[in-house]
Amino acid sequence: MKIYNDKNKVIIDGLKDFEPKHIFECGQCFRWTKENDDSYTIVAFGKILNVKKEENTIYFNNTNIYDFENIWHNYFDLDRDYSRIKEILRKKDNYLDEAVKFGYGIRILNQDPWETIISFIISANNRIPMIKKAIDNLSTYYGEEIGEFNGKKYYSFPTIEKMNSLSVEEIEKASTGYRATYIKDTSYIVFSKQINIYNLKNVDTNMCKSHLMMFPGVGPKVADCIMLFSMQKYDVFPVDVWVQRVMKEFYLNEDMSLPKIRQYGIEKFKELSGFAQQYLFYYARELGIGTSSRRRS
DNA sequence: AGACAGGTAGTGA
DNA sequence: TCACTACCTGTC
Repeated sequence: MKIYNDKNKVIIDGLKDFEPKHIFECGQCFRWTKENDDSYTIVAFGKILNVKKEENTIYFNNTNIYDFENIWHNYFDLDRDYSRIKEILRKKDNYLDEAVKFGYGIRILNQDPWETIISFIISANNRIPMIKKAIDNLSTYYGEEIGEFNGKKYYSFPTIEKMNSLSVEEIEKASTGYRATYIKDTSYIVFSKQINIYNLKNVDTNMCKSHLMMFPGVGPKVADCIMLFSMQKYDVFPVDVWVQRVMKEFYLNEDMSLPKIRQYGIEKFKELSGFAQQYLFYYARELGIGTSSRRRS
């Protein structure tokens, strides 16, 4: 693997297990735009980054080596050996083998806990385009303008202080629907430090989860997602409708309850549960597993 | 028009 | 524990 520091960009040759489409379209992140050249523009930690893959080369555009090392290296989880994880999972059974081969370039991002908590509260009983829209609206209305890329202005995610200062009506304006009150009340709990969300990653998974579920709008599934995508908890197995479908298709009988499926996943995949879930989710959703109509490829 | 979507909270057994 | 239901919003 070779890193080149170019003007306003960082280029990496030979970075394995890295496919922008897989990373951004596997349901873990909502703040990305797919550009006409198939690159992805994302906003995280108050910065705009454009990622493009060509052959064996990844272009990290609109950034510099300083931000790359301080922000994006960790954001993309570059210190983790995904080849080894994939190898272990593929040996489990033929289904995992297929799913891992399909989503070969998935990496689990290390996102900001605050933004992840609010984003996944919005995700409950909601569709991805709507979730993206609501988060984008919140940022445009109540975040800070952080720059322009490809002729489009970008805004940072609203701070804890800002979100706490908003009325329910103002939050509703961003198309958050009935989740606006959840967001309002959660923001206050975070703002008043009744729960320190930046310390939660340091307690064990069960404790972490029970704390997260004190937030209104955060149930078992949303808590699992928050832990997996922003708190480096990988012994979780978030079960949404797609994971439910794929698990029933591959492993289980029809009448197994959500908590049982979650438990089954954790027992089967152990400390790699979160990774397994991502490969299975991406596979199920892209292929429309368990539904009558197959989705676009 | 009515169902449905990447769940949660509230209620009642 | 478990079953059941309402729920913003936008699209099919």
